[in-house]
Amino acid sequence: MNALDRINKEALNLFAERGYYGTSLSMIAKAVGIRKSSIYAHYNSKDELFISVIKYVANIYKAETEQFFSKLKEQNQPVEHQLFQVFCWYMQLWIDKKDVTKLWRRVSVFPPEHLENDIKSISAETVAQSFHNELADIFRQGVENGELRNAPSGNLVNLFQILIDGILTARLLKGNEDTAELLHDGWHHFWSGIKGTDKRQTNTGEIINV
Amino acid sequence: MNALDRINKEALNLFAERGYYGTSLSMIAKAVGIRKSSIYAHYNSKDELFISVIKYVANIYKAETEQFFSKLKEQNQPVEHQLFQVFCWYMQLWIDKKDVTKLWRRVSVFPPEHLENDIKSISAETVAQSFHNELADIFRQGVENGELRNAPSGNLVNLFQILIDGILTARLLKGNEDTAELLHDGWHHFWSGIKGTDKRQTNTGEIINV
DNA sequence: CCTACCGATCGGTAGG
DNA sequence: CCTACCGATCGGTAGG
Repeated sequence: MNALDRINKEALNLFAERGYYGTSLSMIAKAVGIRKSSIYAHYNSKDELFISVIKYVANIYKAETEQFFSKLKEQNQPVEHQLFQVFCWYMQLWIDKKDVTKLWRRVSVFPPEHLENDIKSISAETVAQSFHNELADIFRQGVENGELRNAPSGNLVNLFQILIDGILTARLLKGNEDTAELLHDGWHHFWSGIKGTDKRQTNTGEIINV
Repeated sequence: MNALDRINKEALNLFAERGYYGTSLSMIAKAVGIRKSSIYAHYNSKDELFISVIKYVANIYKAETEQFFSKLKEQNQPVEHQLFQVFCWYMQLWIDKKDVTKLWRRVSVFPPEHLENDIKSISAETVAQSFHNELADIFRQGVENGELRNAPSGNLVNLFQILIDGILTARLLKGNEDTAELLHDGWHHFWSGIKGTDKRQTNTGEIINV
């Protein structure tokens, strides 16, 4: 692993745990095992390094999302199973790539003021839109085939987002270990609230909507 | 308004917007209109000021919670209306006391490392427990009288917490204005997933539980 | 990648 | 509440 990669890795970890203002360039340099001034061989400023790390994180998110959904589409499962898989995948991502997801949430919700617009641009270009669109496709499919109750797919995506954000907040507060039951309950409550009221309507096409 | 109150007010606002590390004592002093060293007439350190502000915020939360629930109990409404009132009250609290709620969320989810334990203690003593217990009472009542499906009240509280945290995350990301529809959809989805499956069972007592 | 250094600001103190 | 000051650290630069 070369020096630049090590800088990026330690910066990612420290920014995730301590935030922008809580992380100094000397701390990053110390974690890498070099002098602070050596960072300036790779970046012209702290902001440049920070934004670079944010872009890296956003791209990981994007790549993971695209990879997951392209596999999911191949399998052609019922909407219920597809949504459950999205749910499980996303929850697992927060365990497997904890620093990535923690940093992403931190800068999205509490960005440093002078970088807020840059961060929002990066988010819009990469993470937010693709995730929303992929989900909307699944919900549209579910409404059309009667698996789901009739509602605009965008609204259903928002309900799914509430579920995910609510659980992730609990995980950030209590840790992943204490929230196993919450995943189970949260999913079943979510599903019971959006599924079609009458399974016999499936594929009749009579409730195809807007 | 005396100097101490003004220090607390500006510190609360700045800590909420910029966090612990992003806020210096000189910034607070400047906002108040005094010199930095004058803060030390009231507090012995930055940490002491910070913790004092956190305690103040926690106590506002606690007081608001107790006041609201004591009024709610007097009214003796159906559980559906009670829960909806809790929902509306909490959402309104995030508009009326935005700096209080924003700071509280910030320090709960991303506390400065060396103060994490202090913050958790304050939270446990004031906010978290009382809110949970008051809600659990309402859910227990709903399960007993058949308004709600049969489930442990603690689990139902957790589902309610998911709803609230999910919506508040959306509000932090998009602002309060763009989430009006989300409140409506979120509530109805939540309620449809927990209400009793058959209204005719109300007050029969046959589904009273654990 | 290093040493050596810059002015500005950090949290905090002395003394009034 | 102020002026005056402390050592440490901040982001950043010069020069190799």
